Amino acid sequence: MTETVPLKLFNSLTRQLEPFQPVHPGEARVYSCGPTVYSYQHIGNMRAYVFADTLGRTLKFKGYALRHVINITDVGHLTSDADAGDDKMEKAAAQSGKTAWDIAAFFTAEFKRDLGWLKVTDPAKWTVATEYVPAMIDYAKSIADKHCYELDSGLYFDVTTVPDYGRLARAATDEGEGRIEQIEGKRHQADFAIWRKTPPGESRQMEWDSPWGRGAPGWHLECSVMSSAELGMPFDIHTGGIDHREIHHPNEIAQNQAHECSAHTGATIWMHNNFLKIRDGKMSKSEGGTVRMQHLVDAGFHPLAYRMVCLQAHYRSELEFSWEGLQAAFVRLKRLVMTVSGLRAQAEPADAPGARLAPYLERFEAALSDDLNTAVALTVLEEAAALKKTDSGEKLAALAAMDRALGLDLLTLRREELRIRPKAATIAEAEIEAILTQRKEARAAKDFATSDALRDELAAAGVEVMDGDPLGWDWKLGEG
RNA sequence: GGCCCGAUGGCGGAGUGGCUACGCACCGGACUGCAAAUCCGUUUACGCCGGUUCGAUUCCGGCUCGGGCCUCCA
Repeated sequence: MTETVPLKLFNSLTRQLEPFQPVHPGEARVYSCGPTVYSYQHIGNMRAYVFADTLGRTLKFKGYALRHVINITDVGHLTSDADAGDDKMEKAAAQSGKTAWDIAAFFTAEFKRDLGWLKVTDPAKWTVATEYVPAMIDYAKSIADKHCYELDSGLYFDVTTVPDYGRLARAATDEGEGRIEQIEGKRHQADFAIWRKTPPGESRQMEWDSPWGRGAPGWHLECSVMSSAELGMPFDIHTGGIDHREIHHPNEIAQNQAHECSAHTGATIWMHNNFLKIRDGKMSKSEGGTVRMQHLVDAGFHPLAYRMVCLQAHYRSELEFSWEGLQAAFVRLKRLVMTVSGLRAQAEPADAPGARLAPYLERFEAALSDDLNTAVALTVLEEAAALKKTDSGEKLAALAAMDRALGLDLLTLRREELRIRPKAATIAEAEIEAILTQRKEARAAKDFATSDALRDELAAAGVEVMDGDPLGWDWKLGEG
């Protein structure tokens, strides 16, 4: 083993790059804030999980044993009949007599399907919030006396009882006008709910008895409880969207400090991915401004093209989504898959990459070790793939090692799997093949007028004929 | 109103105090009956105004524009 560069990660706590130093030697324990499953996740949400997965894969690439936990927030604020939201699925579910539990199960399944499409590795543990409510109540009991106070609406956390509140957010904890309506009796504006009592006369579909009355846990509580239960305190890395840096995570930190009676924030490194911006007009029309993985697939794009979109950018940069950009990433993925397929036709992956590829692996690792610079890592992978006069087996071994970190599935993905039937397609595959057979005959007879007419016919049906491609034809891509 | 962040070629997006990634598109070439696909090659940039410096896209200040958070949004 050669000496390798240490992994450096950007810690939101210090706003600096820091070397990764695990709490438990050789092991990396990571907690990722998961979705609230009351609606579909859009592609922006999915960026967070591609990021968390890339982090996990990088840790494994660096030789750490990974223990990753992602939570599913299946308890929230859904009251019995109000607050149905404007999500069609939710309405439909409500109309068909489904419960909040059914809705949560439905959207959890949808979410996990999208993760599978994106080759996001299953975490060691999915923590489901409702399964931890008793633990949350115990947790709340343990901090109630010293850190909390009770109001009519619930149990609140006093943020002045822990050191350095809001350090992560770099924001003033108090002062300011604030547009938010104050909750009657709160001691400080930043104080937050640990337990929310069900208002008198109302009932929730999801509610539990507690020392502070019947109700539901505060959102921030669950992540502290589940992370400490599954990973122990302190653990290594906590990930989430950048929006969580301001409120959710500072509150989580406050709870951790209260519970552990320590100034430690609970996780050594807090990492936040930036947002995906969607401003394309056409796109915004669908589903009230959100685009989901399903929409990409419906338009004929392979889900991994979206992973490619994410990987091309740094996780801390805002990323602009457009169909044109998705198309570009898809073409890039396709060419890479074809290159690898060519290599696989020639050789089996070697046991080791060999000396010729070593510098590329080094550069690849250096890029990832530099706060997950996947954009550069990707170009190194492509350079290695394009190397001339190199043993195919060794090259495959190198590409396999790199792809284990990037997760593009390059060694198993086949060209034909990238041909996704668009939802709007009107012609059947068998019909296409039949026309192509006719065209082949016409070409053999040098009847190019007929052959071109058949090609035009297919083009009109959204099918592109490609004589030089092993597949022979592909769908023309549309926009969502 | 408060706090935070960003501005790179046609699009997306890395990165750096001087040697200007990468992908897609474009253009040229190979291949093809012609295309397409594929392969090879090439062109185009660092928001505006000052400052520091031998030299700034990169550092500092101001401006303009854009974005985020302050409500259980990744």
